[in-house]
Formats: sequence, C-alpha cells, structure tokens
Amino acid sequence: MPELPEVERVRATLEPRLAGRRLAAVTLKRRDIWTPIAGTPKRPPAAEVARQLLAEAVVARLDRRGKQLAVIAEDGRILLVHLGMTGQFFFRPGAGLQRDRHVHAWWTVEAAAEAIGELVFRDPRRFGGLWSLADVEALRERWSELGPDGLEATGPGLQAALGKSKRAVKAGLLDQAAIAGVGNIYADEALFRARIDPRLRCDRLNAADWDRLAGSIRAVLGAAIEAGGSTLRDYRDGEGRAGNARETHRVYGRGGEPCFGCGRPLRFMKLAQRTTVFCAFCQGRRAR
DNA sequence: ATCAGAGCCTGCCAGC
DNA sequence: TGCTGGCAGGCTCTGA
Repeated sequence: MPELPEVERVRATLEPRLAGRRLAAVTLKRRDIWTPIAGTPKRPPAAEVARQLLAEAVVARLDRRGKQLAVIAEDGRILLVHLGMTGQFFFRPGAGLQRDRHVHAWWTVEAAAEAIGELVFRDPRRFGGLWSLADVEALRERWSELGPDGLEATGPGLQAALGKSKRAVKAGLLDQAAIAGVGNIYADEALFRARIDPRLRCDRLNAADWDRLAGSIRAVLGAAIEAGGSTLRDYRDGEGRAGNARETHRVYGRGGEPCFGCGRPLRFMKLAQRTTVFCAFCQGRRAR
C-alpha cells in the first residue's frame, strides 16, 4: 500500500540511479496500464508509444506530489507513475533479468552509452499505472487538482479544504484534493496521534483540532519515511528493498489489540469503505 | 453540490 | 490437500 512515505522512498532511492542517465529502450508489455498524452490517439503507433514513454530520454529528476511520482526528462517529456496498491517501480543492475507476468513495463538504463541496468514497473493488482504528459505545464495542471503535499499539511489549509464538509474526518483525509498522499494507514495513524475520532464530522472540528491533526499528519509521514516505508507485502523502494515502518504503526493492523495509550482493545470498523482502527477511549469525547 | 457506494484486480489466507 | 470465499485498498465512476 504505497502512500506518501513509500512513494517518497521510491523517489529518493531511484533518483540517484536515474538522474543524468538515458532510458534507452522501453518495453510496454501491457498497454492498458498506460495512458497516452491527453488529446493524442488512444492507440498510437509503436514509435510514438516509445517516445511518450521516454525512450531515448535523459532523466533530469524525479518529482513527487502526494502519491504521484513524475519522471522528468531533460527534453521536457514527463512520465507520471502511480503505484496504486501493489505497484513497484525500481532499478536493478544487469540485463535480461527475470520478469514475471506482473512486470508491465521496463526500460534499459544507460550510462555513457552503456547499459547498466533496468528500470522496472511491476504491479500485480494493476491499480497503479503510467501516464504520459506533454510537458511540465501539463504536470503543473495535473497536480493543481491535488491538495498540498501531506508533508506540508497545515491546520488552516486542512480547515479551508474540509472545514465545511459533512463527511467523516477520516473520509476527508483520504480525499487527495484536500491533502495529497494520506491513505488508509496514515489516516488512522494521524487521527490516533491527534486524538480525534475518525467518525467525527469534518465540520465539527475546530481550528485547534485541525492544527493538531496537521501536525500529526506531518509527524507520522515523516517518521514513516525515516523508517524506510511500510513493509506491507508488495512494497519495495527504488532499489527493491522492503521497509520497516510497520513497527511504527500504533493502530493500523492492530484491531482488537490493546491501545498503546490506555490498554483498552482497539476498535475496528468500516468507514468510508475502509477498514478503520481507532481507540474509542483515547480518540473519544474531546475535552473542550 | 456533495457524498456514499460499487467496481476494478490479484494474492493471500482462513475455513471447510 | 485442495478448493472457495472474503478481504485488502487507491481511485474513478455512478447515482442518490
């Protein structure tokens, strides 16, 4: 379940492997995981597919906003990557390596005109995908639909985006247009840390609540990045390594187990279609 | 205008 | 042992 911390780890580990290097050739095994540049043919000829997928491009840098990762080429071409639930995007040295049926795209990576390895996009469940964008302007436009990055969450920002909503606050946190990069795991973690009941309606939170929640979001995301990202099943960073942020989870995946705050069993329920774990006591009635 | 819910997809695991 | 069904969830679409 890559959320912001996992995607940031992928970005940070991949960038030094790719920056300044050429993505020589690309193979797209499954076309349906890729979306061409908006306004261009849905099924372009092979040469155009390759061009849009950065064939022969030299990578300038990797940017991230929320859970979205952008590979930016020196010539301005852009490939947007979303890992969905089970996506992996990683570099591995060597060539002709084993590929299973979940590897949907790969690139030959060259340094000084010599192949040094492969960049691989793998995604068993295929909730993720690749999007080609025409230029940085298109990327800017696309990312303008997202809220501020989770690492830059602020109380006033959250309140402006969600303060009038009647949704449960947990549902609000999952809304990428309000705050980008928070998924199910870190929504639960941040709410626990902020001692806010996930079922509480957004419009019932006051400025102090939003401030506390914003601080908790920044803290849990930052701690998870430090820990190397969650080691939930399919997650791998840009070099194929698992993370160990799971040890930092205080509520996620711990339904029924004792709350670290009060020792009472953590409750779990469905909220906004997601498994939600919280402490009805610690996150219960707020002192106001 | 909002928001809840279904559906996408596959691997894993509990239960029979 | 082998099968089945439920579950996991980010995001988009649909319909209330």
